[in-house]
Amino acid sequence: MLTTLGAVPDPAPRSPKAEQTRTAIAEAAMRLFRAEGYDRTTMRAIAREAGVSVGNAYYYFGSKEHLVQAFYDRMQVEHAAAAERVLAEERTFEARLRGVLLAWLDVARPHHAFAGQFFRNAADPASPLSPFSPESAPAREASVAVFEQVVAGSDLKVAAGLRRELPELLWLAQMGVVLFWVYDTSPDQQRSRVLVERVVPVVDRLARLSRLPVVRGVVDDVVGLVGALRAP
Amino acid sequence: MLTTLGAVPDPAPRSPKAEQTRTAIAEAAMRLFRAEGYDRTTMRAIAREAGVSVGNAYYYFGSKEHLVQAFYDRMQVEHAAAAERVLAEERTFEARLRGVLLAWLDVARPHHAFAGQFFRNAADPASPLSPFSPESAPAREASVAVFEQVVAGSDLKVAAGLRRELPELLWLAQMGVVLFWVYDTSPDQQRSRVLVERVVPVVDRLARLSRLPVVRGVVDDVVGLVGALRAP
DNA sequence: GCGAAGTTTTGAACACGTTCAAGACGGTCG
DNA sequence: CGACCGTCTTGAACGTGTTCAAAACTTCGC
Repeated sequence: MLTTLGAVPDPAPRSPKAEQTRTAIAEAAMRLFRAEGYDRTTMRAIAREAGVSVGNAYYYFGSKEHLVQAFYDRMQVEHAAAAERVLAEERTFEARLRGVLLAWLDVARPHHAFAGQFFRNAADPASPLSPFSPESAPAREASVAVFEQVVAGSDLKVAAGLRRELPELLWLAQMGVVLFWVYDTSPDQQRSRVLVERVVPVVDRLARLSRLPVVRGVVDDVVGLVGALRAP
Repeated sequence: MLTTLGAVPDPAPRSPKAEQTRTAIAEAAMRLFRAEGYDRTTMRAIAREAGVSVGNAYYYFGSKEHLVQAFYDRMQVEHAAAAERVLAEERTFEARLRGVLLAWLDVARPHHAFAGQFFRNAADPASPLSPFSPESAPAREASVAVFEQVVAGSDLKVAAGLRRELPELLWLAQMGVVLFWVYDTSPDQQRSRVLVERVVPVVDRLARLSRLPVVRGVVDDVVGLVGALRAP
């Protein structure tokens, strides 16, 4: 989810002066979130740090939650860049998938402490920060596109029906990794790395087995399921 | 998760009078949550409805979140009872699993509207309402026990390594269903029913395939993974 | 320059969850 | 009965996110 939360423009600033104020507020928020955590950072403190009034912060950002999206966007961009480096290097599906998932963990590591705090908001289906919300559709699609690259540039051959759904399924798997990571209290979230290291071979084997006649039935079930659940 | 959140005793009331006050507060909260939703129900309103002061509500319940646990407990008990009825009827693994999962949807249906609102809290790893928190360990174990029954009383034969982990894996699958349900906006959450109807056969087939030599490798991987992730 | 129509900025005010010092109650022992 | 002690209850007060009417500033046609 954290990968996928999109930019909501809020009132697009008209003058360059306004743009300056806007980024001043966003950056003050960043600094304080990083230093103090989400909950312990107050809107008043953000305004003070940015040298504006609290009302002004609300002029640019609809809520405290909205200030988090800048954070998300930065992470998303960083991850996309890191993923690109991985995909230029690796050719096997297994290595590409592992690399992309581990890259996310690398990008996210410095932010683990407060991630849980605003993850709470992302988990609210009604929140614009939810990975399934319309607001985050662009970022979500960008993220699915990365996994499309993971598959497209690889040596993997899978059943045709599965092939179409695979990028989205991998994105879902990544959401699973994120969920696990949020709950991961091991030092430096090493456990999440273990999770990736061990889940990736399983996914690889499952995908390759998908062309086996015995397994075919299950695969069709899964694909049908995903299809049935997508459309309204 | 909603199944699994356990009772935190708070200060156990000493006198019957106190017990009366405590339940008055809990029931007032129930009524208002049901009528107005979680967010729009204020602690002041709960206290007024219960005929006590706001400070008194905090004497019995550490926070607004804690008031939700009574809700969870009620659902957990209802679900356990419903599950028992199903398990008395059905013998095949598939039917037992389906019945238990659908029973949860039945129990939960009236509460869908506000479930999302407090699910936000449950998703916070630091919250006592999180399904992985120590506070909810008892309820979680009770819920895993239900799935142990699902397997134990059935016709299912699976690989030995998997057999041990299966109840917990099924519990995790149920958490997945809950997650889906929370996000489900279809009328009466019919989509969640479809999910269950279609996922259960897949799980059944996968479990039975687990003894096949080709699939065996994947199964061992999964089991090893779960084991590796459990201990600190 | 001048006034009008935006745009940006302000800070007091609101409602909420939560805390806490103080008091009321209820049983028990001398 | 009376003084005491732990349980229970109160409501004012605090700090928070958020709102809003008003003020300041900017831009532009005239």
